[in-house]
Amino acid sequence: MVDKPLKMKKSERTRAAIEAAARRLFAEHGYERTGIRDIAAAAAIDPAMVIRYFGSKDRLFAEVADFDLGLPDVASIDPAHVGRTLVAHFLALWEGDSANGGLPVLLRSAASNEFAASRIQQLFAAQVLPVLLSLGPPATASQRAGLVASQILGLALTRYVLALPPVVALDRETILAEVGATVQRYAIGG
Amino acid sequence: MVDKPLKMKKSERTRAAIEAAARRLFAEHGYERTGIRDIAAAAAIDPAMVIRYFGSKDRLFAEVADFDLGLPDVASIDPAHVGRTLVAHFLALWEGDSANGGLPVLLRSAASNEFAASRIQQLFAAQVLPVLLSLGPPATASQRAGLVASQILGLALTRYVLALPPVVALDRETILAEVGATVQRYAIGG
DNA sequence: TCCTTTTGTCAACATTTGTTGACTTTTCTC
DNA sequence: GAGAAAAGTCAACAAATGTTGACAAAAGGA
Repeated sequence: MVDKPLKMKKSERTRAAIEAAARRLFAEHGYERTGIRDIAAAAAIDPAMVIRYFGSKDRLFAEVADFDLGLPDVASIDPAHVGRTLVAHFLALWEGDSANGGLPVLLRSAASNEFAASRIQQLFAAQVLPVLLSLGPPATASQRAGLVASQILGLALTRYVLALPPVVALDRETILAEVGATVQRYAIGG
Repeated sequence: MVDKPLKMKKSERTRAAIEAAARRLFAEHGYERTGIRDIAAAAAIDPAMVIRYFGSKDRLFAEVADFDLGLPDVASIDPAHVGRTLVAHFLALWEGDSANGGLPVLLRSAASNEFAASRIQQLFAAQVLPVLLSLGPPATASQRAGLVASQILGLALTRYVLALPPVVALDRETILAEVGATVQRYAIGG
């Protein structure tokens, strides 16, 4: 046990299975409506294992909700297209089936889960706000970040959580153009 | 029992008390986190009465969620200020402590409650879309409604549900100007 | 006052929830 | 193969959930 085996240990495989199932179910039904037994069933394991591996439902949720927006570096963004760039990035974040699917998880539960809500707040404060700082008067950065958040999270809410038909029907290019223009205006400042 | 008494019957007063308590708690904690016993305690009555008066938790929620946006008539809106007008109306709808506080209730639960989600969809399809129909090409009305919904609901989500500090900090006039301009552009069509 | 209807109280139900501990099976090392 | 550690199984717990029915108090009409 001094050296880690090259092949993934069985325990890590089940741990990953639990995490994947949890991510999917939390993102689909939210925190309250997803039970330990549901997650266990989806991962084809015993409910007790979920607790054994993650301690509690809260800790499992926290683990799944802990991720990174992975925004491009401030310097590498063309200030003339921040809006479009940001929107494109978030679109990829929502539609990617990667392990980074934490954003759907968060937004689905944030309305009735304080932890998820404060996590979203942290994400925007720590990762979006810095990008906006250099794009306009620093004094208004917080206000600009708020407006950007209202539009980006609104798009995510209506398209991926509520799935309002008119918003779901929007094609990628329209979103990039229309919403991109809005975010651009918010980001630069009026 | 042929005629209704002029004064409110005692039963109607408790019924109203339950409804008020339910509205407040549903709006504050969402559907799943609000228990029948919580509502009963807030209304200072017995939990069984909640069921007696409303049949079930679902039906009570449906009752509380049944309301009207009360948008101004299409004809009475100045097309040059639709955006500002709409935003102002929704702001009032959110901040008003009136009996029409159904909108916070809906949005707080919509993420994990299918009924609430489809109710929101109905509201926009039946009340917002008609307003936009005459403001631009009818063929794009649905798309414009989707964009408007993404911004308005996004504002509501971040300001009243998630309470993101930068969005909460926005003063009324800034919101009317900035978000109003966005909604205006969406509503008219690009 | 008597009787009926309304309004409210109480205890209990079945189910589901997250979580735990005792136990067995598998896996790996010596 | 023996023994130890890890991984998995099973049954049960306490608490909370929505809901129900039997019963008591109050109100209103005759």
